[in-house]
Amino acid sequence: MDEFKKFLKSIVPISDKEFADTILYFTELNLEKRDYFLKQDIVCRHIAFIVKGTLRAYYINDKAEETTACFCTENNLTTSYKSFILQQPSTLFLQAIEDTQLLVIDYENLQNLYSKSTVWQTIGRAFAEREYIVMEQYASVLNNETAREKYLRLLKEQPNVLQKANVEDIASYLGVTRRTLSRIRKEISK
Amino acid sequence: MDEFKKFLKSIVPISDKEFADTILYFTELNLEKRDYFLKQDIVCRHIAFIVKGTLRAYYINDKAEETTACFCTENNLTTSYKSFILQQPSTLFLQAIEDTQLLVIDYENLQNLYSKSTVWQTIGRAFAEREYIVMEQYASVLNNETAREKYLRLLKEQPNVLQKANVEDIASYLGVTRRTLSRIRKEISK
DNA sequence: GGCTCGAAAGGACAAATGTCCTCAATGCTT
DNA sequence: AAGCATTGAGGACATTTGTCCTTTCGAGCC
Repeated sequence: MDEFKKFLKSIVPISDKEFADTILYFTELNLEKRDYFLKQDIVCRHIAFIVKGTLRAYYINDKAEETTACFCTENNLTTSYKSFILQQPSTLFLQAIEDTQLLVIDYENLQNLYSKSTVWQTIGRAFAEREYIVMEQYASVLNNETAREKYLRLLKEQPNVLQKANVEDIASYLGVTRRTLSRIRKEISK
Repeated sequence: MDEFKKFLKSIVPISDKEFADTILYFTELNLEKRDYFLKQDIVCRHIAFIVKGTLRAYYINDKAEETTACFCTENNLTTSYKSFILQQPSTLFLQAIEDTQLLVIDYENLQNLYSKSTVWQTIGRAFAEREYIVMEQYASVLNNETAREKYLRLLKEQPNVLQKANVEDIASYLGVTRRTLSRIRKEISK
């Protein structure tokens, strides 16, 4: 809970009072390994703060290939933001790759908060802008980094993910086949 | 001007009166071919609506390689949104690839509009959310489409760009070398 | 212990892409 | 018009990555 407060404050200045008012709108949710927080074609009705655990966000494209978009780790938010904003069916799957504990708010409650005050409008915009920046960063990585560089970044920034996720998932995150991941690992171990 | 009104209305419901109030904050700017609207390391202080013309948004990464992020075409906005939001130096270049006419608003004026009313807060959030979705779409394309598919999409959605941009720029947009673009074109022409 | 199963590593060859280069076409300058 | 620079197409070969397959290792089970 403390971590969540810290996280919110990092997005936008918020008083303890405002945080206390906010937290009332959130509920706890526990997922077991392999449980889904969201599936493709379902409208995403929630945004969640990850208290503990890891989720994998992935697409399945029209050639039935799986692409891992990201691994969502502790003390971050997870949602299919696009599906949530538009209240349209999600293209993303969000699956726990280990037992996971979440703090969840649903669409109606967030809209309520937005309509309550200018402060909440500001938080909403700051949040959208923040999500934009995360996504731009992601696109920049996709554009500029090789699979090898992405692997090294993962090793540096989310080393636990390399333990928790399987080879298939990591390879699809890097945008290469398992065979190439195997070659990358061999190269790096030298 | 009419096109700009149509564009704004497509983002968020806005009355003619509100539009009239808004447009006062915008100024006209003309660029010649090869002029820069923004350069790397400069803080982006403007958002612009493209009345006429085309801009190329590109990065130069630490290996001195150029990557074209997108081609910004008529009746769309252009900015380095990240740099604009954070008021930090831009990683993007925005260069006109033909003579271009813009409607520009600067950071202070937009903040003024935001602080004026809840309506403007809502517009600000809606705009950030919209930018997010565009960026997510872009990331999804990067993840799921081959260079050949991206070329076909460009051909379908922005065919003029293929006339206006040179081979180098298009190849860097597709994420391949000129040689591969040449092969793609040959393949498609059959 | 021996067995089976699933996951990861890696061998062999094919396909795709990059590098380096040449050539042809076009437009600009003098 | 001739000369020059810029741009795009594509040949030849090297490198990278993918496909398909076999092998190895370890966990769980009888």
